[in-house]
Amino acid sequence: MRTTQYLLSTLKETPSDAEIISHQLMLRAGMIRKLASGLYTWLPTGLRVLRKVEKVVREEMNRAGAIEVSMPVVQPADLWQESGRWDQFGPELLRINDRHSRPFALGPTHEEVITELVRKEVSSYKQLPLNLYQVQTKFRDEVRPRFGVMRAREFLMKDAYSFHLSDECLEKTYQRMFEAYCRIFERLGLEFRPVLADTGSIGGSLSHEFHVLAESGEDAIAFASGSDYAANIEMAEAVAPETERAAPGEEMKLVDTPNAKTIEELVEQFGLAIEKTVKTLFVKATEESEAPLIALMVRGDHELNEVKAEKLANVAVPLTFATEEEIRAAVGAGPGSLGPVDLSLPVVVDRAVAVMSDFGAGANQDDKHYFGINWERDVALPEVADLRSVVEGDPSPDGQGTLSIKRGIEVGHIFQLGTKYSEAMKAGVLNEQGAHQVLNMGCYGVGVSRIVAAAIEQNHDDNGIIWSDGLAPFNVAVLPMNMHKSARVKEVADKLYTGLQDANVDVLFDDRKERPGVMFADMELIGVPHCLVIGERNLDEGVVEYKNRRTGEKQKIAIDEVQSFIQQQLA
RNA sequence: CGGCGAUUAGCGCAGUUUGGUAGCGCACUUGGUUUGGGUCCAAGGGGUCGCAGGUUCAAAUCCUGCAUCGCCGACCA
Repeated sequence: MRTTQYLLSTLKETPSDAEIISHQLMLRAGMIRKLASGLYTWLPTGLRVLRKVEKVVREEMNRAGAIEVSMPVVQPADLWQESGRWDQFGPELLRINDRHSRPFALGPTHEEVITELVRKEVSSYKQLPLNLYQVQTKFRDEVRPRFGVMRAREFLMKDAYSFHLSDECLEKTYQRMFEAYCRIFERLGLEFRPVLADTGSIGGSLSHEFHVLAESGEDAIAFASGSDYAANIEMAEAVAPETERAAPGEEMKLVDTPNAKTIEELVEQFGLAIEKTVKTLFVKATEESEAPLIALMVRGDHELNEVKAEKLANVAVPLTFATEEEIRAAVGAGPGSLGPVDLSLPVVVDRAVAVMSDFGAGANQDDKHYFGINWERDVALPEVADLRSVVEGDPSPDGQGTLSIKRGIEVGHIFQLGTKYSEAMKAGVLNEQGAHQVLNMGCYGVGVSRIVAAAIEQNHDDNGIIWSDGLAPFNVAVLPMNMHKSARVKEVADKLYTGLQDANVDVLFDDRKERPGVMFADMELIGVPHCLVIGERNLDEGVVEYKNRRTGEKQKIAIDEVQSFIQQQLA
């Protein structure tokens, strides 16, 4: 490619609404432009990178035995009604009507469509197992799109779906996809970790996420110090404390606390240790349960884990916090004075709360707290569950050391779905005995466009992006110094350019009449890994200068050897 | 959905307090100059000041409404 025939579109200044480095660099390097909130146009440079990610993903999917298909973005509502997700999915599912007023949705994922396909096309166990994938645009109407293509509304995803007769067969494919995912992220040169994950709105039993480690990541991941255990913080179990509950040491007393609405204020004003306080949160109960609200209690310095809370019996899904009015109606006191004593609503307490003694909590009367509360003596110990998020230093659930917490960007997610969709949508085959059998499913996603941003988060410097050879929009830049004044420079540059092109190297020939500094700056910004500088000053020696983007190392290469040198670098 | 902020040339911004008919830097065009790390000089082109309404002799500026974009929050009682 010649720069003069290309759309480089680099920017000197950073657009003001880009917050994280990958978003800034993608705009500055001329990779993307925003069309509207969460919607991006991919410019030539960005698209080249996106295609390279796709290429690696396709190669590894094919290697793992998956077969490529392509399904529509626009999906009929009745399929979603059949699976039950038309009502479950909420406003993230963008719904549209066609000219006949028939309802459709823009696909946020394709379980329904693939299940519809397979139930029609597959009727015998002999056709199984089957693993189908596509690379397709998805649409999710995010509450708050941000960070450029990292959390966009329209994005590119590789999604695969596998179909099996038995659990063993599903597990085998799951394992194979797990390995394929590791290979993908390794080939892309990303520092990543597979972690145990929640299955969320997709559903199913076992699930792993693949995270690229980065400070800007939106997810928190817990790692064990003594093993390779890693889990999304949504899932990481907070193990029960080993310590027994201490015997009561204080009398329970009612205290006026007019200016202490929060745990922080309580601790500050009354000299209470934060580990001796309990937070009470009210969430809505399911419609079947007798009480309208359920009280959840965690220690003052802990945080409620919403994913864990949502899994409790009788808690309404999705988890909904009670409003102040609802709390007043049910308890008779407002937020800031709530606790377990004299409470007539169902209560679930965290494991850490269950071993507390002599603790403080709201009295369920406005502006009053009880101090010195003890379980059993003052109030019966209610149901105990794992309710809180783990914190740095907690013991690892597998018993191997303690947990540390890092941030990650979710770039892949694999699930063992089981029969959630196949049962709802009646997808089955005849087995060897001639009996009808519901299919076992797995699904496997890779955020293709998000990988582009994640790779930049991990690989950049002050001058711009640093691509690995597998991802770079161009692998080599040919930079002639003042070509318009030197026929010799032009001749050598042309020769190197066509030679590399003929060898199928992605090469960018900067044939603009620009000053050297402009060329260097642009090539470093867009992250071309290998630069060849052709200038008068070196031609007398019959050499050109090579510069490596990542290491910054420069060396002189004889003109005749440039091609083999480059091919060696790219090998 | 709630709070805060922004919206003036392709990009980054000033001008709004105190109303008088729009400016700076980058980018772009032309000419010259320079040439191994974002040259310098000169001359140009480009704006319904987010939209709609109102006040006024006069509105980017004041008032009302709306839209879009962004940040924070939407458990921490």
